[in-house]
Amino acid sequence: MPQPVPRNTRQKQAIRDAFIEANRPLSPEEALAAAQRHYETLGIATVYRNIKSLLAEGWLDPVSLPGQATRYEVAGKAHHHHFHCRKCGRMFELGGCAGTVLPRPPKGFRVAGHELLLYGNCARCAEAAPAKGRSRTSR
Amino acid sequence: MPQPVPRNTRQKQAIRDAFIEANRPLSPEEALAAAQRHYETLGIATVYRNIKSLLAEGWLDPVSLPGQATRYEVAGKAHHHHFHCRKCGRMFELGGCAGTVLPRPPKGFRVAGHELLLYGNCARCAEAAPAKGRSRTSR
DNA sequence: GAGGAACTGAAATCTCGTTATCATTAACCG
DNA sequence: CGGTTAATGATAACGAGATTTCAGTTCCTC
Repeated sequence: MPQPVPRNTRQKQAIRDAFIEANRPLSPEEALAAAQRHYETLGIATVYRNIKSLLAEGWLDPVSLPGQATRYEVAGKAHHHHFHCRKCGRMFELGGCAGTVLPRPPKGFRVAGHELLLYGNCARCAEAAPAKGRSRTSR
Repeated sequence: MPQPVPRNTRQKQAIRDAFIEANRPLSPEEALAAAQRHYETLGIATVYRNIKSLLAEGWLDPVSLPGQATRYEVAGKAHHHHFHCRKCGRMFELGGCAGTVLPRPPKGFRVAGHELLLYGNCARCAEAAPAKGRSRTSR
């Protein structure tokens, strides 16, 4: 059975563009919203299908964070970490991993890698919220 | 409407004991298995209910890690991080956060905290697996 | 002990992210 | 262009974790 011949659809291109322009990890829902600015009638099923194939072809990498839907970002970037805004929920990319000294694990443990997540408020949300406390501003 | 008067049931005590003895974050399923060694007929619903109330009374803290069900650990410990074994799936506690230098976020971002997760193989699993490569030993 | 409310256990139900279905549309080859 | 067939979009279905339901049990006070 021959492999299906892949096609270049406007939808897939819109999804690629969404990720490129965002320059940060997007959830499927975020990707839908962003890609719909390129192709209005795009459906969520198509986003999931294309994310899947873009993962398979190594164009996207998964970025998972606790308690949230998995996000995806354009693959091939250098090792880096992320920032999660607890207000708007968006995830941002942080430059490098420079100088991160890791705690040492118990004896016999083999460390294969690590993930670091900073959280707080992004610039936009930090500005909106006065500062201090737990930011009870609007809720 | 008066608050319900809480009771000390064998089940709740079994669940507390499970967390104390484990000394590492447990998922509800893990907590069930561990607590059933104290009280055999314990059901999963009871575990969820008691985890919820132990969280409410501040006896447990949630520990979430990407792509996994939320775990819980006894509250009140000093700031620390965790190690996730990719083989047996268990989560371990790492001592301190000493010397962890964080990447600096973009301008205007307000950092409220961070989470660091090391992953690889725990001592038991590392021993079982020869070493090297992606440990394709038994699967 | 006895009464009554809180708690439990098993199963049904809910949630929500993701996948499958299927009729319709549109890429791409000639 | 025209045919074929992969891809799409709306929606139903799924799955795993978490919660609710409810009859039966057990903790606790008097």
